[in-house]
Amino acid sequence: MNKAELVEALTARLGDKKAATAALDAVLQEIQNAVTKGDRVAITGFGVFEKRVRAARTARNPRTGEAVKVKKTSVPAFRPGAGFRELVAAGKVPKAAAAKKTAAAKKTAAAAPAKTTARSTAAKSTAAKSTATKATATKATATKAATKTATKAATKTAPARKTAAKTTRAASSAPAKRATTARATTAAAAPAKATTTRSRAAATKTTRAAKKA
Amino acid sequence: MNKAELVEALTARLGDKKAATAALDAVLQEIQNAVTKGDRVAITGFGVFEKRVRAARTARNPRTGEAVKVKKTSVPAFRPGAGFRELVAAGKVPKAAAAKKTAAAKKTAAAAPAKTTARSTAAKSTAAKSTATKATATKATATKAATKTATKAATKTAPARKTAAKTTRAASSAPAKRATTARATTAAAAPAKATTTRSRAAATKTTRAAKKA
DNA sequence: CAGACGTGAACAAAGCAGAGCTCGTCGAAG
DNA sequence: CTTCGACGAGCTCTGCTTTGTTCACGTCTG
Repeated sequence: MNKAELVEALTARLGDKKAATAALDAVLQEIQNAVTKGDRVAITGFGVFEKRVRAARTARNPRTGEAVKVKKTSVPAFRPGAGFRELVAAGKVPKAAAAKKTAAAKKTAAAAPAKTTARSTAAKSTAAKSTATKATATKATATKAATKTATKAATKTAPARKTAAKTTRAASSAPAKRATTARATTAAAAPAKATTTRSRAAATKTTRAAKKA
Repeated sequence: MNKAELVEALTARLGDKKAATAALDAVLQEIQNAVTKGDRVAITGFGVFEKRVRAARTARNPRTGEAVKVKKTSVPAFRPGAGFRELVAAGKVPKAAAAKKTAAAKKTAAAAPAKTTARSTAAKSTAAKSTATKATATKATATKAATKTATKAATKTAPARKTAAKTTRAASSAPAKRATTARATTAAAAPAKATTTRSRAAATKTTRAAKKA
């Protein structure tokens, strides 16, 4: 399906061809602008368009095999939302969807046994405020911000895995639901390994933090 | 920027809020439908939405470390077009773009020295018709379809690299432009290696072919 | 108020980069 | 409306980079 066909399809929904063209164009333009400015365009159920920064690296010319230096750059990226994903995974449109009758049809997937009950436990009880992990409480909603910060800072409560090799890991807690354990909040995990594997986590984190500001 | 904000921005362009909402919704719906059906939605300058088939594989539960089997699935994917990419790389909107004044500003990049002249040469001279590579001349525009088919079938003319290890590669042809060489049209390349590395090329090809049919 | 999204970690797979050459698609003119 | 001109895009190679996956929980969107 090319642009022309898409416009045609839109015309069927909107009624007017010119309007359809304009609409499509407008949408695309807006998304491009936003992403270019570094904004994240999040459309629930569809997906998220975002600017992704790619660090400088040494790629390789597949033809000659020689290494080439690729300097830092930014590229637009799209991450499909849950709805879109499972729609495509299903392979076929639910039933309608082509029609403007809405319906949507909510089928989701498996039912949740009985997890919700034992919601947040360890987190709350353990720490209360602590000194914030570093860049967390930035804009702090003031209200109940404390709670969340606590959760994140609670880290050291349950070591679980983290730096520990594959051995300790399994033992620390049963697969399915590892007891209380609050997942390691990076900050604590960082100091150890680092360079060895491939510091991806660090980079990612930085980006995220920046965006929040 | 969330959906609401996007609609707001669109309203500025289209004038009517309801229309904006409808338009956005229509566009998203259409794209989802098309992709779900397996169609590729190509919008020049913006990008391409497509359904990507992911083969079954063994992933790993990052929490417990245990390996989990992920069965074959399809996910929606988006590949930004050249225009969008360089726009984002530049980091800032060209000048206008927010305005509906169009303008667009065509700057492109380097000027074309003198390529257009020597367009199709090798292709034409080499083969004339041949028996079509298999699924190429399907809908055949009848007119000059022969030319294209020929090119693809011309494969074996210049073996070049292919199965050859990294050694031969470099020698086969000078870095920049490896003589006439028509890139191996897979069909010929397939028989050799296969399983060793990771038959990605094959898979890709298959997909492509299927789509064309 | 229901539910999608963000976050994180480890390992394996998917993707990406550069460059030539052709085709498809867009814009313009007759 | 039809045809031509121009340009964006696909294909393909190898090896390194980036993404996906699980799972739980808070937050915010719709």
